[in-house]
Amino acid sequence: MSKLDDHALQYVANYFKALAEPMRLKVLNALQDGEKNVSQLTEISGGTQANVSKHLSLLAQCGLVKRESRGTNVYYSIADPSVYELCDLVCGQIGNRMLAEADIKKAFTLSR
Amino acid sequence: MSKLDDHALQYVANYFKALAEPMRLKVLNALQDGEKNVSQLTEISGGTQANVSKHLSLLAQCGLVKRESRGTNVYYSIADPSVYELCDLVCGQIGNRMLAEADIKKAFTLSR
DNA sequence: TGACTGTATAGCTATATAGTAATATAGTGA
DNA sequence: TCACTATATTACTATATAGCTATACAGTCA
Repeated sequence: MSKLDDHALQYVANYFKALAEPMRLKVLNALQDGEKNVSQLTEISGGTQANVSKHLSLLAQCGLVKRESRGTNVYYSIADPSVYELCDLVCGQIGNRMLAEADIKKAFTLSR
Repeated sequence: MSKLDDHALQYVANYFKALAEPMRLKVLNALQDGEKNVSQLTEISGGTQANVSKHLSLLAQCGLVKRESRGTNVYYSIADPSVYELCDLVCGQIGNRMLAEADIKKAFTLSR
């Protein structure tokens, strides 16, 4: 991550931006155990069809998911599984932070 | 990254959102080789002092950087180095994608 | 104390985008 | 062809936020 020019920074930022939305994370999460079509993802995510479709096209545009239409259905799947590494890393960091905060809270409670 | 509730998803999304901004990536990049104060980061990033300060406080709030004031200066440093793992992962994926696109482009060029 | 420096914040504008409802498009089968 | 289903898109509203300028605040030194 050294000497990145502005263009590259923008690119990386866009990638993170794609992951910076709960609904999209939910969709990616749902795709962990294999491809799903839009209707399935709509039901799983609890969103509207239009909204899910929009998020999917954004994810596809960012190269995070693959699109394959079969009949009237369109099946989406994870394009690069390493996206889950990212999420796991973040979840790990957040987990640690929450533990740390819990410790602080505990220490604070004990100290009075 | 399985069975994350909505609250956790929002948390993860917020984390990614902190990284979804070129200026913040630039700041994090600048902090790779050690702590820097606001003035230094302002100069390195090429932004205004107010803007850099705002980004820094957001990064601190997300737990990505640590804040330490010394005299009239405030020094920021990376709170969790694993953020660079994230960036490297993303850069790797983007690199691969760019290579793939280049290949496609080349194949396309050759085929006509 | 007052002048100065470094940092943070408030108020503002412009832009991006999440979500919705309505509509368009594409594929299938009668 | 028409009716039907699945998906995408359009037009819109509401919200969030990046960046700016001006200002406030805090620490240091005379």
